[in-house]
Amino acid sequence: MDEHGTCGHHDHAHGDHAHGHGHGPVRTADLVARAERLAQDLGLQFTALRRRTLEVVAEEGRPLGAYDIAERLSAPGKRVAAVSVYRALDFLTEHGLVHRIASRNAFVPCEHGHGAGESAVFLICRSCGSVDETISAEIERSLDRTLAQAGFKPASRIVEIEGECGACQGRGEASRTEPC
Amino acid sequence: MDEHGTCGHHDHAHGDHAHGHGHGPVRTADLVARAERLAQDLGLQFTALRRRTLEVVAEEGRPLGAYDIAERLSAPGKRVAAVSVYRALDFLTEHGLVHRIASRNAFVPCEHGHGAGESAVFLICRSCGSVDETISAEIERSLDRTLAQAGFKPASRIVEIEGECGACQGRGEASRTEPC
DNA sequence: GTCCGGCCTGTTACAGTGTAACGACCGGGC
DNA sequence: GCCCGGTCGTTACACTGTAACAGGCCGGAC
Ligand SMILES: [Zn+2]
Ligand SMILES: [Zn+2]
Ligand SMILES: [Zn+2]
Ligand SMILES: [Zn+2]
Repeated sequence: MDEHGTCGHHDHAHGDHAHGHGHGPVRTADLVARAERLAQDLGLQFTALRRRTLEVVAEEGRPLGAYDIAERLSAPGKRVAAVSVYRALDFLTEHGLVHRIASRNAFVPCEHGHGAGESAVFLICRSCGSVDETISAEIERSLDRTLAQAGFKPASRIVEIEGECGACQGRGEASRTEPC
Repeated sequence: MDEHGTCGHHDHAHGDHAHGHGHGPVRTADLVARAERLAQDLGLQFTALRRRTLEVVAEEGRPLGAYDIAERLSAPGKRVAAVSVYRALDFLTEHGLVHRIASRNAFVPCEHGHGAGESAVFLICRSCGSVDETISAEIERSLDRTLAQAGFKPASRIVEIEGECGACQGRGEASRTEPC
């Protein structure tokens, strides 16, 4: 829980330090700002626990389990129970700040701020464990067509592709476990 | 496990009795035959446990959890442990006889016998719990394009849509819990 | 001020999901 | 006979998720 201490945490708001593992187009500060705006607009409470949970998920370069998050949030003498993390994650996922990766039982920060209707495609690398979130209007359209044809009224969509990311393909197949 | 007896089970092999709620084109006998052929061709063992597991999954009209399957396979004095079911399910999923529904931690019989490359789209009804498996070349294509563009080499795909099936839309929204 | 009600969090307990490890059994190949 | 691979039974355990209850906090009603 302190092995990420080398990069400085979150007190000074500089722009684009790549955070080492390089996955990080997710700017933690941006995500937090988005959450604060959202809470402001909708009259919701962006509490300290929710904020810290969002930060932990955003800092990590790979999907994190709820218990992992709880561990990172805990300090000697002040442990955070997983159930609290689940509640915070409920809030964050409901408002599109983090996404749940169903095939991994884990959570990633949202990289897009897509509208409610837009659903994401998650590219999960088996080698490095990184998850990339992309949006494709084309996939959306073909899905809609197929669903309409089947007379099915969609409420939520899950599209998760497992495979090998571009970086890992270049780099000796399934050699490394680190995301780049 | 006998409350579905009204539809006649699987002894006469006629083609398209729609099974009422329409989810049930999975003919258990067909699936078992397919498994036996597959085992024959590849030199695999389609054991009694694997067969019974496949049958249980195929008979049910909705996704079944591994522990549910274990329960159905158990008899007084002869209980089947969940871990055994998991191993059987590993075999069955590896060879495309059943599919895992990641968002439900549950398993459904394959309704198609699609080739290895083809991935399925699962339509999961929130009202009745039924799962319909469809294949769309169009979705496949748009996915392939998006993946190629991202430089991502896919290995397996998960597409699960939650919503309301056609039958349940006609029938008073989220009223019934039974698939027809 | 006090009371009340909503919301969030801490805590405990528990159910559900999945895997590791070991041993036994059974099938062929030698 | 022996060995070897695959399957299965059994135990134990880790991980994931939720229910239920209690306490704190805060803003509004009175
Ligand atoms: Zn997103
Ligand atoms: Zn990778
Ligand atoms: Zn299938
Ligand atoms: Zn339905």
